[in-house]
Amino acid sequence: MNAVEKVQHAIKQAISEAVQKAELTAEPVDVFLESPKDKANGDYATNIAMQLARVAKKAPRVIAEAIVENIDKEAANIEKIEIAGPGFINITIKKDYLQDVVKLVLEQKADYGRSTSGGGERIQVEFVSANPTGDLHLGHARGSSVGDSLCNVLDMAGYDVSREYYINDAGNQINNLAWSIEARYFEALGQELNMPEDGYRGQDIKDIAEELVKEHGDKFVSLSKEDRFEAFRKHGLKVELAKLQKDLADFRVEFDVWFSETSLYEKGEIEIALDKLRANGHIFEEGGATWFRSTTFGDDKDRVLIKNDGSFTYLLPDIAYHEDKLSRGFDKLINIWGADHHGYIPRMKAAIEALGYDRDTLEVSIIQMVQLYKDGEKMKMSKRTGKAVTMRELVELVGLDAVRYFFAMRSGDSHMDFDLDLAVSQSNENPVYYSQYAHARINSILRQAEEQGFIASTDNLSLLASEKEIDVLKKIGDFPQVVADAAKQRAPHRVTTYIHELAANFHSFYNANKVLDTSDEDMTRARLALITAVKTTIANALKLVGVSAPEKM
RNA sequence: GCGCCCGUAGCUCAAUUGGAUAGAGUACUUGACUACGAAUCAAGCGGUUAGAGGUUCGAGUCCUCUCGGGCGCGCCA
Repeated sequence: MNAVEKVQHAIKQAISEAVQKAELTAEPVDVFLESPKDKANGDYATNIAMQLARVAKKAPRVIAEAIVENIDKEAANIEKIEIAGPGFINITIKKDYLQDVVKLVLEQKADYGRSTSGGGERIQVEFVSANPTGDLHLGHARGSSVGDSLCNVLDMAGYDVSREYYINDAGNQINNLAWSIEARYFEALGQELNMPEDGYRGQDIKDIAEELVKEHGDKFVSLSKEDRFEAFRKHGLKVELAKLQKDLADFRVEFDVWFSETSLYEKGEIEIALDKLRANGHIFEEGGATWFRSTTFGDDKDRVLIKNDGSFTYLLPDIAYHEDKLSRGFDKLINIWGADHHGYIPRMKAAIEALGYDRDTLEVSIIQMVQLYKDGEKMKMSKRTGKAVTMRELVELVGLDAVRYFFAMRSGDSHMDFDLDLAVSQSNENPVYYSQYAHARINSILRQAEEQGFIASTDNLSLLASEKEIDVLKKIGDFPQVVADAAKQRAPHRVTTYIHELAANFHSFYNANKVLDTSDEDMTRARLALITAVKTTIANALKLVGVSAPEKM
């Protein structure tokens, strides 16, 4: 437990005891503390009196008074306690505990913010999982950003998290990839282009084909159709996959597991999953096809697993994949999908249930669409390729930090307008610089402190008692709880909100107080400790959302 | 037609998951650099939370309906 948690725990304890002492209820009470938005309402507030109104059969304000009368102020470190509004109990606490926060940050450094809130729960997060048949685009950038930030947050909050990418390297789209390469290959050799109907027409396919010609000439022409197909399939997959991995690594996203769909076939897991569904009585045959009776579990129609031509639909390997995940012993599976797949949730949850697991083991987080704006206008899709802006192009245009920050700022479930001009602009209009600037500014002060021979010290932290300093201290102290909440709510965007608030508190403090003051060495050293703690906290928070913390800018 | 998501300040978005006077950024107005980085700060302006009902001590949040936008609804993936 860190300093802030100790204080909160003591308050909860004291309130809980006061409730018993006032004989308001015999039941143990779960006290919920909130931080009022308005500082005039104290450091903490609780609505316990309103919640007890029904059981205690008394007016909230009467209950509140009874609690206030019976509370042990000393034990809870309370400076002031008062009743407000319909029955809120507002608590102002003594601030001396906040000094410990600075010490803690300076000790924990990169680990400050870490907690055991998640209790080691094993969570697997599957995200991006784009087909290896082309470039990652705008939507994947958002999914990558939100997914990676969520994983970082989960990890720091004490969950045991595993990041996974599902590679759709089997099935039709890969056949199309092979045929598309073949078509471009013959084209590159000056022969007729024979592009399949739903082939991939991107530049990347052309590049692959031309590369093949350059390295191997017409060597593949003489191969049998089957051998050539297999060679192109393997090669295409290798190239596309390497590109995906590089793009994601460049986006500061690393996966623990790259899971191959093909491996499900090789290990016979498709049949195992199918047999399990059959054994559980959820399979039936009709019209020459094999069906999953997903309506049993709330889906709006039953789903075909094996078509009447004997081939699988995409759903069957997906079910097998989830059976594989579940067999690995995760407590929770989180899938991050694009909004265009939301209709797929009921059947996947049905499958989880049909396999004998709790349907809530699977959480699906939907990332809504992104609309690019430039010059105040919606950006049209490229006419030539019919595709959206790629992730790589976006990063080249806007810069990695700005892209990561912009996507991390927004809750994934809201439709998002991405203002290119704003993201590109290197001015105060661009929110990413605000917090980075705070970090760089602190670094600049620390550099000068060193030159002038000042050394940070935690010996006289009680000097940090001005309103601005208290605000900064409190905000620093909030960090572990913010991370824990963001993890619990699967809401990594809360971290960026927090970063902005902390930076704002720092900037405000900076403008009101001079840190380096030769006339007051003790104060200077205490403030250096304070801003060092701010710097560490900002850096840790930025890292969670994949944004760099520059020393200079 | 049915299902899911969304609708909050001129614009982009938050809102501790049902709590107090709905907050930030941006834009606009005013003020602060002979003090450590003005990519900053201080202050002001800006709202019938799309609309109408309902649930209760209390609703942006939950329920119903209407309007508007997005995405789905295949023996494609």
